[in-house]
Amino acid sequence: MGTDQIGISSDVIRGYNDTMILFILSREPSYGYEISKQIRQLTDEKYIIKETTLYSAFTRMEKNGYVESYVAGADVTGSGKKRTYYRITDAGREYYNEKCKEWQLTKEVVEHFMPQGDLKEE
Amino acid sequence: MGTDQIGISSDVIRGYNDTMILFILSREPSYGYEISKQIRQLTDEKYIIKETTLYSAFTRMEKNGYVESYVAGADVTGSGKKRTYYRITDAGREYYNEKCKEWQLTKEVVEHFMPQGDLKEE
DNA sequence: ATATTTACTACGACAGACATAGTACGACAG
DNA sequence: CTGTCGTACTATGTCTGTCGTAGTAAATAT
Repeated sequence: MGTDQIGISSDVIRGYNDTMILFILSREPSYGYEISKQIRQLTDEKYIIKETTLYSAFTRMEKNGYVESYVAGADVTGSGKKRTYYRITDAGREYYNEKCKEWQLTKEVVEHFMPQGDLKEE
Repeated sequence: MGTDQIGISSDVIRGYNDTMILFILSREPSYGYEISKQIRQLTDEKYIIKETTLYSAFTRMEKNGYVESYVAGADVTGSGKKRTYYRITDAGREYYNEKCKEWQLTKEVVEHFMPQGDLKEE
């Protein structure tokens, strides 16, 4: 009833780790360590994702159907080397696109509270 | 040791409610209901802060020394009507300025993962 | 040989956001 | 004069993404 409010949750960035990961995966399937390196490189070391954050994002996103995992191992040296790769799904792409729109809105909102220039003391 | 990493926490936006409130308070001291209305208006109803979020931000920020409260009551109708006003402190201004810088960085980082255009399905 | 890098998993804690509910006063309608 | 609506909060508890800490184990470098 009434005007629909546009969906700006206040925990905006929290979920943006997922968005970053999905972006990397939209190029090609990848696995934890690789993704972490790519995030570091893409941001010129400005953002370094924590391992636990990364891996918990995987399980969450797989549960939500945004990614699919598959184990590719044993093909290199014949040993039991197991890497878990993740691949983005259509739902994941959709989610990513929504998040991008949300980000535009968020930016707009937040920047209403940030005119140029510092607040001067006194 | 090594290069200092610039402080991008991943819970970035969570704390931006505080920043928005501080911006409002940088204009003039105010109280809960007023601030909530101003946030609504400034953002064209795009962002409506939840009451509990707002008031818990007050107590947190007062504990952190970013705002000071004072009760101005009984002057309106003569009854025991108490309004708690908040005023920004110097520490609050400093915090706000830092948050603005952090925001610029965050924007830069996040947008590395958002080139123009949607991800197409398939 | 051993230290470092790679590649994870497990567990627990924290804190901001939010849902829900309740209090209390004033104005104004029916 | 009873009820609803707007104002102005307080209290309590839950949820969840993030992060600290720690441990495992194979692969590679020194």
